[in-house]
Amino acid sequence: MPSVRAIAKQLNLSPATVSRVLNNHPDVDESTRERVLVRINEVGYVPRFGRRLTNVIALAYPDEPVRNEYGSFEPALLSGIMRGLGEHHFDLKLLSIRRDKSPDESYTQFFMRKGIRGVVLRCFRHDRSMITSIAAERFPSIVIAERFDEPEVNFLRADSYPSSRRAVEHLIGLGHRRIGLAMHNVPDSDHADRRRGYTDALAAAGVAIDASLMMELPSGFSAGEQVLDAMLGLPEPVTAIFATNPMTTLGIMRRAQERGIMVPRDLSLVGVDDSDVRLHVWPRLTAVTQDASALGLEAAQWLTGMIARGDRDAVCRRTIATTFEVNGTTCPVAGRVGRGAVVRVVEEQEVGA
Amino acid sequence: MPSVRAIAKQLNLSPATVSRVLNNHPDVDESTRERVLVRINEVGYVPRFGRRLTNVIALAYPDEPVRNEYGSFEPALLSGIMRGLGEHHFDLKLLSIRRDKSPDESYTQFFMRKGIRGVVLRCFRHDRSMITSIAAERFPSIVIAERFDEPEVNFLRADSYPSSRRAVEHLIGLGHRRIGLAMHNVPDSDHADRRRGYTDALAAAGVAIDASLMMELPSGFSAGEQVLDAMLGLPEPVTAIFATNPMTTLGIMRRAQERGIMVPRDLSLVGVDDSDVRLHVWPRLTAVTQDASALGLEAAQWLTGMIARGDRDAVCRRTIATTFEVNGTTCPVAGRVGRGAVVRVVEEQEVGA
DNA sequence: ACGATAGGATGAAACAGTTTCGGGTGTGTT
DNA sequence: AACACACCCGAAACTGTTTCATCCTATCGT
Repeated sequence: MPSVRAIAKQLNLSPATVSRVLNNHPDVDESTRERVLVRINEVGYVPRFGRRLTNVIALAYPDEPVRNEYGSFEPALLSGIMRGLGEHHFDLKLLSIRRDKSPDESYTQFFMRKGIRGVVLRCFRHDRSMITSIAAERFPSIVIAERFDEPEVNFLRADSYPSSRRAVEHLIGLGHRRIGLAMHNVPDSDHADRRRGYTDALAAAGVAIDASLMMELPSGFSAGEQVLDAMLGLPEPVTAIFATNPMTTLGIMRRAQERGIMVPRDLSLVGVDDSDVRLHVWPRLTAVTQDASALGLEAAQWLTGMIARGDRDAVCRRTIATTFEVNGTTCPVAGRVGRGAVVRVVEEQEVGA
Repeated sequence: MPSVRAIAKQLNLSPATVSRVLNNHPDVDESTRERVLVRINEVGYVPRFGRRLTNVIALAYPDEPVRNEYGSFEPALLSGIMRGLGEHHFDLKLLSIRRDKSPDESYTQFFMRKGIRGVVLRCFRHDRSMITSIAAERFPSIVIAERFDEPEVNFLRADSYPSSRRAVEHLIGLGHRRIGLAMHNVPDSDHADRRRGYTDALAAAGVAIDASLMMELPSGFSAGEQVLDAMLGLPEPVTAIFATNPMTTLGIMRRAQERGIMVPRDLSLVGVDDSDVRLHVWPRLTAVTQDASALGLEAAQWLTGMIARGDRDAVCRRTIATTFEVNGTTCPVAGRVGRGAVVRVVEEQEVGA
């Protein structure tokens, strides 16, 4: 219902001025701009194309889109989102917020200027202020893979705490006591959960937590290589590592092979996988897995559904489960047992735990 | 200049009817539809948003977008495209043609309905009819990673013939004579080039070409595993493999490790890499590399530039070079030389070749 | 201090595309 | 023959954007 002309009339302005505000044209008075923006939010204006509403949502990245360091998470997510658009016939735009948004416009302005009705946000903890601002403006949005305490923020994430805890319990059950933790140094809630899974499992088993076994590094491949060297270079080296980041996990495996360290005989390794990379290495990786594609699918379905229903007050604070999958990179400490046997031991230990 | 109203006037129709054609509404006569479409193409109509032109291009996939099987090619490509949009301030939409396009509308109609000015096509040889149709309609488009003989088709690709030939010459120089070829069974020109590089290198060295050493399989990880088993199961097994597909290459490596076949001691392997996965395995992969990100960047720059200049007759038939990079997965046949020495041998052989 | 000039803010109008409503026209059915 | 229905299309209404002109204010020069 609310159109540019209707809003203009309500505020005793011309449609031209309202349009100028929407497109962030420079020559409009600051107080007028403010009045228009407030009004636009009150009446829930949505961008139109001619006489029909635009059916476009965006996948927005705070900085550079589709970064490689996140491994296969991004393509899997994207693929899921595309599948989730079909039902309500939406299209998808890709946006980089910091690159394209003018600093003096609001997020709502920016998104409307791009003609989108809602946005899937691919953000981390350090983009917190951006997220809360967008949510406060009440622009339809959902955050992927991050949890927020603010009730206005919609999110969809995978809870990796239970699987992470099971992963470390699995290692403990195999006799490991010196277990390293390799973390991403970006403090998102996913990694915090994995850390908690690690510390809780150790505490529950009565294993002392040694801060020198917990390393935080930037995400990326070389971080994994550094982790391995550091943890095996300790006075009392680790016998197992839990790596909470896919690329780091691969770095550890590569470096281990390079140094002739046999996984799992000399070192047990539990990683994290966003798609099916864990099956593409040898030995196949024992890993906490999250289905990035499912996250994208659900996020897109929820967002487009909420927009199509016109339900501006819909809330999504959903957490989907991760799984813990035992493959070939873990075995009893100092053990030389074949792989089949190892898995069987694992099962028993888990039932007992 | 040409607007819906202008076109309507020229054809003695109302703007409503022209709009209906553009949006593929059912209730318009077939002959009228045809007349409008012809006219639209003649005058070079472009979609507008209000009074300004839309600045959106699309990355279009014939089928499902961002498929995982292509490994890191898609995310790298996407990242490059996003960087290439900046100069002319375009946005990017993602489209799946077969999913969203109605069979009874033309490609131009479909793209205009989506509000895009141009399209980057991610296609293979078997999408040939689609490509040539789009080009024949003269909708601004560029095909990524595929070559076409039709002069209307714009493409940007990496020429992997020279690097592939060098790769096989490299293997021959190391003394290999039984060299397997693992190909993707989708007949795109890239793979044809790699095949030609293989056969030409063998022919030039006087090595007989053995059809039983050339396998074609669907792309994907398990194909690599099958290739390895098949080629080592031959009465006279291969001593080296050239794999023309990234995922297949990884499958071969994984299976080799699983079977305890030491690469490169027992088997030399040359692969193909779209990004930097070759450096994330051990041994680091000797590979033909193409920079998917650079392809995306250039394609986006060319397409947006051509649209911004209004140059509908621009032609892009550009081929960028690939490189051949010697890493750790190749060594002299039945040799046990260290890696440094191997590389030196390679250099000599190549100069001599 | 006065006039001139520049620039900011805004509206009217023109223009862009889409949809709704209703009127022809033809065909089929009773 | 009369009614009903489907198809096709135009007028009008409505959407957002831009251009041009206007009004007002501030600043500058003399």
